[in-house]
Amino acid sequence: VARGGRRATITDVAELAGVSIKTVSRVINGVSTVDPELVERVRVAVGRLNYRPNQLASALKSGSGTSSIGFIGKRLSSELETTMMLGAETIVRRHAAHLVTASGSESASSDEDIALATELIQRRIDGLLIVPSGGDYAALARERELGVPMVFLDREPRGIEADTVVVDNEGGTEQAIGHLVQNGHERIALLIGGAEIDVMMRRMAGAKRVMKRAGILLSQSPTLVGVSDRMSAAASIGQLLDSATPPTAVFCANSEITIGAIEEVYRRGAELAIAGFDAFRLAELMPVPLTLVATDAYELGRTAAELLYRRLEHPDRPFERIVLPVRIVEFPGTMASRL
Amino acid sequence: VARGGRRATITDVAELAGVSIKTVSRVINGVSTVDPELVERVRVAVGRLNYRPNQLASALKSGSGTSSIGFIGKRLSSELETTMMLGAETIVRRHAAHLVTASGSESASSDEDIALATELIQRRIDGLLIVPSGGDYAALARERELGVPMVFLDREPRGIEADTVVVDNEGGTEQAIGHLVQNGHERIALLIGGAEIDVMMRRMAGAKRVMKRAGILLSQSPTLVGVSDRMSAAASIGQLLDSATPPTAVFCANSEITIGAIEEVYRRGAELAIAGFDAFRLAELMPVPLTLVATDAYELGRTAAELLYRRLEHPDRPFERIVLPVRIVEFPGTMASRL
DNA sequence: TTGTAAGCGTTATCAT
DNA sequence: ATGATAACGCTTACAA
Repeated sequence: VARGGRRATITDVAELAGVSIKTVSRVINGVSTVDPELVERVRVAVGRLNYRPNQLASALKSGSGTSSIGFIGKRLSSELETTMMLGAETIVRRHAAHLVTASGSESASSDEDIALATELIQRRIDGLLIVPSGGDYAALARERELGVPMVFLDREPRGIEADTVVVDNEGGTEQAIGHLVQNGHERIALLIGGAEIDVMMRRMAGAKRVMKRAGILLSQSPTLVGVSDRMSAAASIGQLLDSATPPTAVFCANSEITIGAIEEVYRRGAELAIAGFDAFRLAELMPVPLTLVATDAYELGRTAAELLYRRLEHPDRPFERIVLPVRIVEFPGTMASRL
Repeated sequence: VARGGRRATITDVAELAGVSIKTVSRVINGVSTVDPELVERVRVAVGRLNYRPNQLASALKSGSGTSSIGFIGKRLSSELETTMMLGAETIVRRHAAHLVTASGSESASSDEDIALATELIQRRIDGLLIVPSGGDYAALARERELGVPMVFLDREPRGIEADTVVVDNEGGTEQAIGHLVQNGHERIALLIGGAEIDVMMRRMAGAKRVMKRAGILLSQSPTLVGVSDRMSAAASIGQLLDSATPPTAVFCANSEITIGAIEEVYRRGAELAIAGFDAFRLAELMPVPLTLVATDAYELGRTAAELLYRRLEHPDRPFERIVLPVRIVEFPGTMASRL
């Protein structure tokens, strides 16, 4: 069929079909002005040789783009980020393109992201979706000028004005805290993640704003920043509960923290209302009551990809910043309902 | 910097640096036999033009491969599959390559997978990782002969002998069921997913084998095949519990089914021991006791990618079928421990 | 050590 | 409607 395990080229097909390579090219690309008989001969040759057009050569010559979008993410925030990726992929596939992934390490910095972006740019991806880290992204502005559109997801990048899709961090937090306040809580602890992450700071700001407005004494409501994971969250909850005037409620700035809190509260059988940012799978089956800010990560990914394609078509439109709404969900907890 | 928003080419760099394109090429590829001064001139030119070598052209000319691996998956089995993908990505990145994703629809068939494979082959990916569906994959044998190595993950492909990495479906199931038997259960219902999925059949076979061996009457132990999701699993559990001689234990062939079972058992406060294939996040906080067969999806992805690279280096080795071990994990359930 | 010319597999131009 | 030829941006002989 194909000689020497080598892949057939357009020339091989042309020879076998007894036509010129241009005619083969026309058939492949569905140009209608080709004699039906020649079309058939080419079709047969393609089948016999198992010919697969080389998209590298095609993209190189035509400059038509590679039909691929790069996705740069972290890795840690798995559930959320992979969902975003899936959402983006839907749109990308709708445009007959593929997603090329490039996850950095868990502790990714903007430098690492920029290095990944450079790799992807060398592959001539048509655009970039980036979940930014804490650092500076100014370096990417130049790449964008040179024709690589990009959209940032979930977090706001520093050092660059760009298309961005985020969720309503402040609003969601305010609603969640408001809920606690309405239920009469006056000592509300705040468990916040790393200060370098902009959404953490936003959530903290939103929380404090509402608490002040509600006349809650911030001195009575400890704020712990830099809670990194489930275990440290659980430990923090333990400390809070052991303090002289323990809080009656806690707001957890992400789902890892929330889960850590659930563990500790469940373990102790403590009385502590838990509210948290981000819902997660199986939250409805957790033992303790929960008030969660649910974001739609899939929609976030979709929206970002759509925005990217819009940008691809209109390179000169003003930048957009899309804020997706969130909603509050409540779960009674499996233990409460059995009392 | 770059004229007309066009990306600079190697020629632009050569001109600006006052050298030949070959010298630029040498500098870019780190060939050491270049005059340090010229190296510096090239470096400066690269920086000023923001030059990024076109990997398409480079791969086309050198035939060195594209440093990309295609990943073809479903979409539904999100938690597991994305974890496999993450595992594969680790290895792929270690080889300085990227993962190109191509998820089919939830109800993907082998035809759809083959179409996706063709797309990726046209991009000249260096190899393929495939989570196969139920259909026939014979068509891919030809592509493999033409130089596209491939490894199948998690499930066994039909119609093609190939490198495969799976988990110990039979063994895991036997252990889980054995556990139920040891606890005195004699009426054990089996909730199995779609019959077209080979792992489901394997798990069912493993279960029945152990039950027979233990002298359990299969007539007293209903088997439900084709349980598609959480809701239908819950409904099935309901029916079983409402029957004249309800089972005292159930084995769920995947985590979706297990979760459906948990919901229904919890809702009714029923006495029904649950065992299931696949562990899942937060299983330890579920209300009811659980015996789960834990597989390491991340390791599955890693192993498959490693096998793919091994294949890339030794195209003529005999095919391998790697079976990853599983382990049983038990959770008491949050409600039980409070009684 | 450096540069010239050819060619990878396509598509685009322009005759025919 | 079809085909010879150049060109995309790079690497690889082969010279110089």
